[in-house]
Amino acid sequence: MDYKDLANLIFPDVKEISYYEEKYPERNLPEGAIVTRFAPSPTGFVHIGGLYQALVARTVAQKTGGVFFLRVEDTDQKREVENGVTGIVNSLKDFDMAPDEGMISDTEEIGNYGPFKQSLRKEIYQAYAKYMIEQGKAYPCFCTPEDGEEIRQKQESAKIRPGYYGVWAKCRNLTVEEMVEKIQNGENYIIRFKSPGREDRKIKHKDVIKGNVDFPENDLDIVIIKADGLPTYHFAHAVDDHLMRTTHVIRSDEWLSSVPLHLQLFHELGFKAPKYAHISPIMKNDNGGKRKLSKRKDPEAAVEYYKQEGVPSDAVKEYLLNIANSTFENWRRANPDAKMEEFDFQLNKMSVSGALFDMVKLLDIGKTVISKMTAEAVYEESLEWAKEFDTELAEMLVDKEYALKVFGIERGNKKPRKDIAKWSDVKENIEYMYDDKFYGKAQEYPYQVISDKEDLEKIFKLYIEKYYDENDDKQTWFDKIKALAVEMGYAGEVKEFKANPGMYKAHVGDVSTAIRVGLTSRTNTPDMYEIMQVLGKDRIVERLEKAIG
RNA sequence: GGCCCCUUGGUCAAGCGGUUAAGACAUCGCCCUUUCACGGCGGAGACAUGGGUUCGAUUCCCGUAGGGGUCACCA
Repeated sequence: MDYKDLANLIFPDVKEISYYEEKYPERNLPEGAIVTRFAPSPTGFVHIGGLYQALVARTVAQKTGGVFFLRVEDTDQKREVENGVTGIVNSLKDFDMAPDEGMISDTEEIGNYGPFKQSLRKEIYQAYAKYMIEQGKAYPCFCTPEDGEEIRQKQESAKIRPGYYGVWAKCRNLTVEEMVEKIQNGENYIIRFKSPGREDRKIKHKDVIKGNVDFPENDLDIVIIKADGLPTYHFAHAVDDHLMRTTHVIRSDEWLSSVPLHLQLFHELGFKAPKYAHISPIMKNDNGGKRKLSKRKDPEAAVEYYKQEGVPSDAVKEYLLNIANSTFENWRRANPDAKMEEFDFQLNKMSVSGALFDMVKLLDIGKTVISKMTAEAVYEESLEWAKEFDTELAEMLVDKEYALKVFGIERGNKKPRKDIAKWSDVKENIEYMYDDKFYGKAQEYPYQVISDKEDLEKIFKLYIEKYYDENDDKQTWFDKIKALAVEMGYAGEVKEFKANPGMYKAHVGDVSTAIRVGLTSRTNTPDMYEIMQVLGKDRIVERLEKAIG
């Protein structure tokens, strides 16, 4: 009886690892190409931190002519959620970040290095586990979860380091005969890695982001195959990233402390270890303290949130890129119209500490992104958003020709308007351009300086009857408002008024504000001339007459 | 608690032994202006702390404090 017999007893039907080594050869890519991945578990929605990792991974892969793939880590059936994979795939699509390889729907995938769903790779992991057992580098462990609990408690009360290692690793030193006998007696078991590490020795690791980090060696005999036959994260990571020929493992920094284990696993498996880049999490300010953005407490932790709110996906990506490489915003200022893909992203320039999520800044980027869009694009995107999240707005947008005029107001010039940060802002910013919404709302006219009803009536009447002409150009139009102001006893120039406030009731700005409020029931709007162009004479007259009544 | 990482204005951060310590968001003021945004100009605002090393530390070393991560048959 030897390890080989033991291995055959445990995994009689799996293939030799050479089969897989040949099936998934080294990739033929240009020098320096980075192969990396996004490897979430389908436990619900995609976290903003996950999107951040994916964006970084995809960016470096793209930049180097490498590969970005999506692997689903569903080895824990207990945590699995219905439609989890679909949710991930769709979220990536929403941000225009579909992977080069891997899952593209719940059941479909692309690329030659699959399957990309771990639950479908069971026999692959088992082949490698068998190989490890043959080598005497892994062994069956018959300890029950209760045994494990007992060990842990003993260690805790004795105040020594918890875990399955050294003298605590009871099954580690069983003879092959004993193991075989237990198996033949039908005892349950799992497979553990036989760690060659020693806690009193250090290993050096150079992380692409964190830099040099020293750790004690791993000496824990961690589980590699669970009772359900599926691998644990660690083992799946080693096998998959080797077989998928990953060059860079870009993942959340909660994994940093597992690096000694992972390096050891790669080494014992005879694999070349990938480079690691551990990304700091995105944090949130919580009563003065910092904590990770939490799925349960923070709606903005889910990428769905941004879709629902209508934050443009480009704004989210630019914001994230900004956190990732702060030189991005300088680059963006120098290259306002360049595609963000052109930015020279540097993995090793990423911050080693976690950034606080700044919604205000995100929305500021949203404003800029939207301000640069054409009326047509604004129309299309807000309509798409509205169809899903705001049917009232979608109805307003049915008349495309008119909507385009509304969105065209103060758009396309050198200093475009920046009043929309997200699509959910659109409705309130255009409502007054729609008669049914304008009249439908309880009419309130927040007049400012000029609030005397008689004066207002006179201004409106005079304006409609004497001054307003829809064919006027902007200069003439405003000259006429000045003339109106003067006729009514207001200063035609603001400066005149300021110089001699006592001589006038108020100034032309106040007159135009009165007209603005009468026309839109708002004190602040985009350029009134442009608004009036869109409204047209009949509606202007009607609105001002109703404002009087 | 053990191990590991981090600490520049309110926030994101540049800087890597000698700088008037950048920039962006936010904030305040002024200008532009028919409103509000935009834009322009300007202001306020920071190297956690104590020791070293050095001619000289925000930059290097050690300690302290604070923050974060991790110690599962979860990922």
